[in-house]
Amino acid sequence: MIEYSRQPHYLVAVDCIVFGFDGEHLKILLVKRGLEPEINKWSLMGGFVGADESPDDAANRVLKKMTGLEGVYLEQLQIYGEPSRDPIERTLSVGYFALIDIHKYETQLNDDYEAEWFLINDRPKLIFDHNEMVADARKKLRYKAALHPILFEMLPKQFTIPQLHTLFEEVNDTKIDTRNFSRKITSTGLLIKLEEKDRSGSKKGAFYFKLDKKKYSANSQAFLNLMPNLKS
Amino acid sequence: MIEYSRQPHYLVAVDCIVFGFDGEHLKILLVKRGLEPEINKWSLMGGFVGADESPDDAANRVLKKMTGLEGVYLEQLQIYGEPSRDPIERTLSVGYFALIDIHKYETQLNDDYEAEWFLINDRPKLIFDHNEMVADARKKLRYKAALHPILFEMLPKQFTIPQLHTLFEEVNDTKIDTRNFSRKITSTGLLIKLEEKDRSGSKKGAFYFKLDKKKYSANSQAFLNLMPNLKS
DNA sequence: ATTATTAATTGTCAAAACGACAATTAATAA
DNA sequence: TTATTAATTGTCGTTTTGACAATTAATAAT
Repeated sequence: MIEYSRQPHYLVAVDCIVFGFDGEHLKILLVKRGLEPEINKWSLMGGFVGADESPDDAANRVLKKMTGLEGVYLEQLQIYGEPSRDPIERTLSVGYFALIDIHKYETQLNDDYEAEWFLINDRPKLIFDHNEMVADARKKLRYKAALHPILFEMLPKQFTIPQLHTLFEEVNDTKIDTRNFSRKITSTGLLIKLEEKDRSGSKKGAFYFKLDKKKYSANSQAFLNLMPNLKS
Repeated sequence: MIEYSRQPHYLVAVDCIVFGFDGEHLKILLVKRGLEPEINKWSLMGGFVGADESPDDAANRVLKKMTGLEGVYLEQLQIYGEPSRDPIERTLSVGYFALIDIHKYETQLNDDYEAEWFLINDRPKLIFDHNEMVADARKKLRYKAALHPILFEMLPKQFTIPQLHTLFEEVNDTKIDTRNFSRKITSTGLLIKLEEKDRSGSKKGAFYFKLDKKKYSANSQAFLNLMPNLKS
């Protein structure tokens, strides 16, 4: 029987940075940790990778359990593996960032897991290296969103240009000219204008758009240059 | 004493996809595996993550041992963690891709570890999921190189525009117009033209350039649009 | 009924970047 | 002196960009 002699074994976990958008601000979903150490402190939602699942499987399982959502946009961030990152026992964690439509989130789960949405810029300190993970995830979200149309994942099926505009401004933490933004985003050919208007935000109302799913899947890997000043 | 009760533990390894450029073609460095199973089959260079090191540390250690090089450009690719990816025992592997100047590589190490450079397009089948890793690494290299000036890591300190041009064509597996390429690459402001010429490749000779290290470190995180047709 | 108000939408223009394309130059070989 | 080879430089029409403000559609106020 072949075996790998005397190599150390470690725990492997996943931690998810869950981003959402409430129409005004970028938010992340945090939970109160349910086990020692650091019990009852705020942390990312995570869990150990089980014997019969991949890290991707584990991340999806954790998300399903804590948000009620399946088929969420999920992307591997990186592995966090400093020997001392977990004080109890060496644990490597695979970081994931997830984009979800905050309105699909099942609020009753808030109570089950003591989960809560926080403004990205006004969140509590987190345990271990989770603060670093959030910073990394935010950076990667920005990077990716500048080139690929992924922010739609945080919006309802129908959305308006002003909503999209605000979301881009939030993610990039900067002001974007409405006229130039509108021109760029429509020139991608990814949007389909609908008849209906959203009248909740203003007197005039803003037209709803939806994604052209065909073009979306075809373009999701293409470069799009969705942000100004990328070349500075 | 707090502990995480009865969670499964796994082996954690690193595997490095090492890219090099010989002046004409993109190559990867492979080794003959030294342990069972699949002993003597070609594989990526890798090793287990030791108790006192992070995966990044482990990757650097492996690279140092097998190439003689330190301070190599190294970037985390992703984690490979399918439960069945290693037939002997569950092992998660962190993939890294490395860019090295093939001329700095210490050839005597070829014999020590039965390592060998292969043309990227003419390489042997590898063990486990290493073929998938190479494909992923190549994709990421292409992606990254289109936006960031990282390919310089594979060239000597002094290099010529035609060399750079060939390298870009190899990485992207496409022909690039010399005039447009030259314009773009010089307009980045990252290159400093030297007095000397490389006369090995032609009668006329090609001027050597070197990197402006200040601008390089300032720009290494910026977007640069180094490839044509990014927006198709 | 008219006007004021508010936010969404659309438009202009000059500068820069782009891609397609070919001529010129510097060196050696014939 | 000419031929050859590869490096280098240049043109032009089109598209994209960023900076900027006017118009439109609806409701609220007078």
